[in-house]
Amino acid sequence: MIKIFWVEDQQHWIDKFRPLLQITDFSGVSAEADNRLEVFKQQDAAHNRIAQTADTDAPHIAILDASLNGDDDGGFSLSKALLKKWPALPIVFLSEHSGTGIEEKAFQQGVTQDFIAKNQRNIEGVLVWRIKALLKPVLAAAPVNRLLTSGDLEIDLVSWEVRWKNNRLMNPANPARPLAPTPRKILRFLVEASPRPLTTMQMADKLDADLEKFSYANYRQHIKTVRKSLALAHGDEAAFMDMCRQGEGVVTFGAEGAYLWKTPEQSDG
Amino acid sequence: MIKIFWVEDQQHWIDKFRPLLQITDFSGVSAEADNRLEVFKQQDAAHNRIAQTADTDAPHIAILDASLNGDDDGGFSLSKALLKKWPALPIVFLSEHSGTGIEEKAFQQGVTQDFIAKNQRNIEGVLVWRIKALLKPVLAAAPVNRLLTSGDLEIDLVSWEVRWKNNRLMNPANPARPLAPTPRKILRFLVEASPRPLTTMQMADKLDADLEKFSYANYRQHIKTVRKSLALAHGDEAAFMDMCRQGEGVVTFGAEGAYLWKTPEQSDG
DNA sequence: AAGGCTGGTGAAAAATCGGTGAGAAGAATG
DNA sequence: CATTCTTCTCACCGATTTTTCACCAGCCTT
Repeated sequence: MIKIFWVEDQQHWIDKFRPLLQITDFSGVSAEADNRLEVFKQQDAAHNRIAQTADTDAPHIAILDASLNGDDDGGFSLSKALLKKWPALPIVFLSEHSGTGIEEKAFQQGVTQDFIAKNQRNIEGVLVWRIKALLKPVLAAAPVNRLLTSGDLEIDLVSWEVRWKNNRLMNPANPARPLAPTPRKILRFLVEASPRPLTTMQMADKLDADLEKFSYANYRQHIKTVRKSLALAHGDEAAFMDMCRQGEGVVTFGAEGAYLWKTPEQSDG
Repeated sequence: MIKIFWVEDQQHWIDKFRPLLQITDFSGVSAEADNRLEVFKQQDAAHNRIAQTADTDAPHIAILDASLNGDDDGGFSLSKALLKKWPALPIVFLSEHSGTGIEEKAFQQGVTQDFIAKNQRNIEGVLVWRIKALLKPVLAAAPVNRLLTSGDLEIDLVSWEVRWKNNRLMNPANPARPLAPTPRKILRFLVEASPRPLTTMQMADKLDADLEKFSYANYRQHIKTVRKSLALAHGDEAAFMDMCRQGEGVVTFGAEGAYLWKTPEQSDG
């Protein structure tokens, strides 16, 4: 069973593809499947759904119509919202026309993995093949791009779980609980941006936070949490802090309240 | 510069795409590039090339015609050989016909990332966009760090690390810490402006500093820090100072409190 | 020799950084 | 709906780092 997030404003396309998407077994195991389709005809509805869905209940793939109800940017804004929430989510654009500026823009901005023209020979077949191809790494036992790794650090981009030397990162305030969401995200963005440092402003942007609210003091606070959590997983707390001071791990950048992630040398144990 | 491995048995397609692939800058840095194209019209030649190429000299992307000289499986066997040698290599199939069994088979066997029909509107554009999209993660993984170099000096504009003869420039006041932000910026602007000297005013402007606050004394102080830092990395402190006096390195310009960066002769070691 | 420019020194001022604890906001539970 | 627990925000302190500034000495030109 595959969860499909589908946005399409024209009913006849929905009618045409729904049965196909519903029962095709994209995992290639059985002949038929019963996929969970979520179809949206309105941009707002789709946006709301993204905002309300839990991080862990990610769809497996999103299929977006490029232009929604006359808004040529409809698909773009949705795609960005989706990627912000689930960075590893595969996204396909469906459009009436290929080879146009929309296709170019979509690829340039990196908001889509594939761009499929609706009006082409054997569109049903093409759609299924390409979706299967995109789902393959997601469904595979050893997912390729759902894991972000940097030395001994592993971040699962789907479940947002973070491991350091195979220890799950815990909340320093309560070691029985996992690391809180914001520090977890901050760590992820730092790793992703590495070796580029991220200033308060840039981080606020990534976090989709209110720029008025997300202050430098704030950033620092979260950094502290991240460091403490890493230190706990590292074993020796003081040693980890020293490492940061030496320029490895979560490093103070020295200006504009920026921090940066520098992969520490591989573990010795 | 991108290395492209291209197999196409029909001359007219080669003629059509070669100039495009040759000069398109896929990395998105500059307007034009000079890519390294390797074109093969025969399967055997391509196979030989794969076998003989060093692992480290991997192409960045492969473009394969699906059917070669009547052999419908030609692209497949090549693709498998390529993936065996370089598992992460992005591969694009180019074909006369899309929506056929060949496309299905290519996706099913996972031998290609994309399948592009040659006969479509704006094929040049489509080809470029899609190749760019495929190259994006590859180029991101092996970052083409924007380096500002001048002789033995390297300034990494991304991570802001500065190296001099492969030694990281350190804060003279505390050799365990990196060079402080302002001296770092000053060094950068001097190198950028070289061989033009920068007066106090010009530097204040570049630093976006308060013109009331940034005085000549100030500038001099930072210059001193920069020199000391370079001297430390240089090894012999006195020797570096001498060099500056001789007119190489960070040179006193002689009027209006200006300094200038003059690339020292390449290191002797 | 006087005056401007340059480089050295040390200390004050400002900015940054990390720690702590209290309160606000939000989510989960009964 | 109230209660409890968790997460996030904020203000303040002290330590450290970075930047600014004042003062002195040598060198060169006038």
